[in-house]
Amino acid sequence: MDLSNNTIERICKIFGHLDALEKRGVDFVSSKELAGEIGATEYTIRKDISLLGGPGYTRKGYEVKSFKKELGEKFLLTKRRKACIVGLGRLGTALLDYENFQEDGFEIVAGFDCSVNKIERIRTSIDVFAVSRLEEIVEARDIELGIVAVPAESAQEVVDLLTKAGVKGILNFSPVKVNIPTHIVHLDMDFTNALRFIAARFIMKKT
Amino acid sequence: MDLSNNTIERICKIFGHLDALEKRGVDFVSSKELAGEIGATEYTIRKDISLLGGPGYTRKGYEVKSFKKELGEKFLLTKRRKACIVGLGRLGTALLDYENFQEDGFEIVAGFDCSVNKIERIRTSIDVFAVSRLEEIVEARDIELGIVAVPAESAQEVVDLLTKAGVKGILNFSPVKVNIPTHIVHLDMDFTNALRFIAARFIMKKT
DNA sequence: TTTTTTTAGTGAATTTATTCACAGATAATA
DNA sequence: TATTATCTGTGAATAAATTCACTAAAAAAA
Ligand SMILES: NC(=O)c1ccc[n+]([C@@H]2O[C@H](COP(=O)([O-])OP(=O)(O)OC[C@H]3O[C@@H](n4cnc5c(N)ncnc54)[C@H](O)[C@@H]3O)[C@@H](O)[C@H]2O)c1
Ligand SMILES: NC(=O)c1ccc[n+]([C@@H]2O[C@H](COP(=O)([O-])OP(=O)(O)OC[C@H]3O[C@@H](n4cnc5c(N)ncnc54)[C@H](O)[C@@H]3O)[C@@H](O)[C@H]2O)c1
Repeated sequence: MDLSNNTIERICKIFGHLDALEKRGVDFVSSKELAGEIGATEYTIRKDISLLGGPGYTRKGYEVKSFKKELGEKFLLTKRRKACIVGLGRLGTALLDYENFQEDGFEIVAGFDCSVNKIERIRTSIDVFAVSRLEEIVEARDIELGIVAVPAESAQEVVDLLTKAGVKGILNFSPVKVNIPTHIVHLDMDFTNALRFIAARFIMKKT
Repeated sequence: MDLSNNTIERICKIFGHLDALEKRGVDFVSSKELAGEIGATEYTIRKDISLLGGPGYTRKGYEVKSFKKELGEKFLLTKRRKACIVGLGRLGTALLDYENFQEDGFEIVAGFDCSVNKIERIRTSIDVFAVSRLEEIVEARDIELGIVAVPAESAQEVVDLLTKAGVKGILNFSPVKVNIPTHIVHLDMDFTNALRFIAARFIMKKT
């Protein structure tokens, strides 16, 4: 299948919202409600969903449980995925113990840092290693995702390591553009850019 | 002016890249190079820039220094903006001491938490307060941006407080959809969703 | 000096994304 | 039971975003 990034992003949000609804014991949800929740129109949502063929029911909407299951299967979002965090500084250690990842199907199974001191001092239930063992551990533990939380100047180096180790996706928190081979899916989370975006919209706002 | 979100986002990235180039002492940059750096085509970049009327020079490109200055002025990105962080847990404290914000023109001038214990224990150069003083401090210090790093269940409450206090923008790190009045610019940073997006693209990728 | 190459700027063409409009279905209501 | 209101699904229309194609300018090379 061949969905646009916009559609994939919305689908992910829908999945998250279905999860919340399921936990709240809600049985059905309409495209209108989903739209409000994820910031889109009901038309767009229905188009998105129609691409996946999910069945909706007249005057009821979509059945939360089965729809979530369907999305989970189609996108393999129910498959538990293993991830590692590289760089166990302030941000990295916060991420290491972020329980939501676990709940949402992402298992942080290893942390890496170049500082042996740091590794010894960290108190966490997750295994932490010297970054020199990254390749070995990523392979041994079938890690698919790498989360980069090292300083900007080390980011490329770490990305290269992760690439070599064979991860399939990278989430980059360092505020630099890193070179990542196209066969690896990646996303940058740049907080400064987020603040700039907000500030720029103070002035230039389109609705 | 009335720019699309896509354009604004690219402009912010361009601004960031110009900043990096300036620090590296580079004088000119072409649309092609910018395009490669921020993940767009040279055509799109030129269209974006043409909307702002920035002058480019034949066979040289854009003059880094003056172009950055121009963008900074047009979008008020050079204006230093004051921000506060609400919720000084693992993520909040990491953000509190993130020096890049400072460098990039965002000044974290206050932190808030509901736990008095926590406030007393925190070691940072930034002033921290009980959340009950939020409104007072936001007004007194002219804080324009609120960064939300409290647990999901407190997010709406904190957003309401920030709204009441009169911030102009909110960056939300809690993984829930909060209700924010339309006159406030806001952006959600949902890490789980980011990982889901990456995972979904393992399967459904469009280029 | 002349030619070639590189680059911006921009209207037109194309592609992509969103929204509309309405048929079909069914639950709720009268 | 008949009617009304609500919801999906989808082709058509519209809108938006991107890409193309070409002009003009000027630096570099010949
Ligand atoms: N702190 C924040 O709130 C924050 C916010 C946004 C972005 N970031 C970005 O996230 C990254 C980490 O920020 P931080 O504040 O946690 O930094 P930090 O300095 O606290 O931690 C960085 C860690 O990376 C380790 N490291 C350095 N080079 C390494 C390498 N080659 N291999 C493995 N480990 C290595 C260091 O030993 C250190 O433990 C930075 O790129 C920063 O710009 C941080
Ligand atoms: N830890 C992470 O790496 C991470 C990653 C992504 C998202 N998040 C999100 O960021 C938020 C914070 O995460 P965390 O791990 O730092 O949590 P945390 O529990 O470590 O910290 C939350 C802090 O918020 C404070 N707080 C609670 N209610 C408050 C209120 N009404 N007003 C002011 N302060 C209040 C608490 O006292 C605590 O200090 C959560 O919503 C979490 O889902 C965290």
